[in-house]
Amino acid sequence: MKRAKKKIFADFISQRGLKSTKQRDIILDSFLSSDRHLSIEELYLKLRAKHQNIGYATVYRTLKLFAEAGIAREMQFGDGQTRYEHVGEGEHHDHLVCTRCGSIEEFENETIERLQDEVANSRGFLIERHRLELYGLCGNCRK
Amino acid sequence: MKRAKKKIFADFISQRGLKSTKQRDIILDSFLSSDRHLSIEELYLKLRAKHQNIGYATVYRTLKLFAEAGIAREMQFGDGQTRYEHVGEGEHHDHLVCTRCGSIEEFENETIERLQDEVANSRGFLIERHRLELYGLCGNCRK
DNA sequence: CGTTATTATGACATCCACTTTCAATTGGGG
DNA sequence: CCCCAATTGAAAGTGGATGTCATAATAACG
Repeated sequence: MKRAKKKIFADFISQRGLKSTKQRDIILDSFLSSDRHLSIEELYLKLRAKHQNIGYATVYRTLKLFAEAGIAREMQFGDGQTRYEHVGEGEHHDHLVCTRCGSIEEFENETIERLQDEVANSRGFLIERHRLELYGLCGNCRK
Repeated sequence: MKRAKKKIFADFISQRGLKSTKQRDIILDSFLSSDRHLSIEELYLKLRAKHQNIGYATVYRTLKLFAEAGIAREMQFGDGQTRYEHVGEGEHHDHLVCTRCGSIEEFENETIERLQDEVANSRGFLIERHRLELYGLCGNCRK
């Protein structure tokens, strides 16, 4: 899985005539072994702990590259920060966002997806993508 | 409808010991007679056309007040601007956002809402609110 | 292996959409 | 009317994202 994504990114890099660098390797490693839904800042700080020589701008640009390469996706959860989540093959999921502790869980529901298509069709609307987020209290925070 | 919301806002104002001002009346009028989903900037520019003496900060603060009073709701559609939509009594709806022309349509679907509750329940999650947005091409832009 | 043409990096500057500050103004209870 | 708290608008401040640019590093080529 991590290996597959590294391969995808390596191919992307060479196809575009870009260069493979220490920083990109380090950032990719860190991203892949991280909790999902990291913000630029969070990943930057995490990296900073081990590698004092990586700049914020590089993390920012590299995450954009991951998104272009198709191994990450930009997300907004309304906390003012852009977050990047891992993307699997054609996989899609929605989110449960805890308004107290900020944790983010994922879920999938075929039926909801199908109903969305029905709504769109009945309006002559063509869906490219969607977002569904449920905000509230997670199991832990309810106790 | 407009009358009802003016009443709600007037009550809110007096309950909180705030003051009724020319600016607030003008902004509320303009907001209520506007297309839904306006950004601060859009409303500000619209107002500016008739009233040179209304500042951006006042529009900003007044829209926040509308949200607190329960007659408006802040929304983010990923275009970098916060938008305010009208809120009816306990009403809820989701959105179809056109990625070409930016138009925003609304829809409601009881079944989807119910399925969301089921998903949340099965995880021990307590939903406070949710957002569901379908992005794609509207009927007009598909032609 | 050196050379060289690019691409990448990182510190810093800039942008942008708010958000706050503050002195001047205004509403409205007494 | 008066006075004080609330309001306003211009301007300054914020925070995250994005752009700039001189320096460093990569990789293709002799």
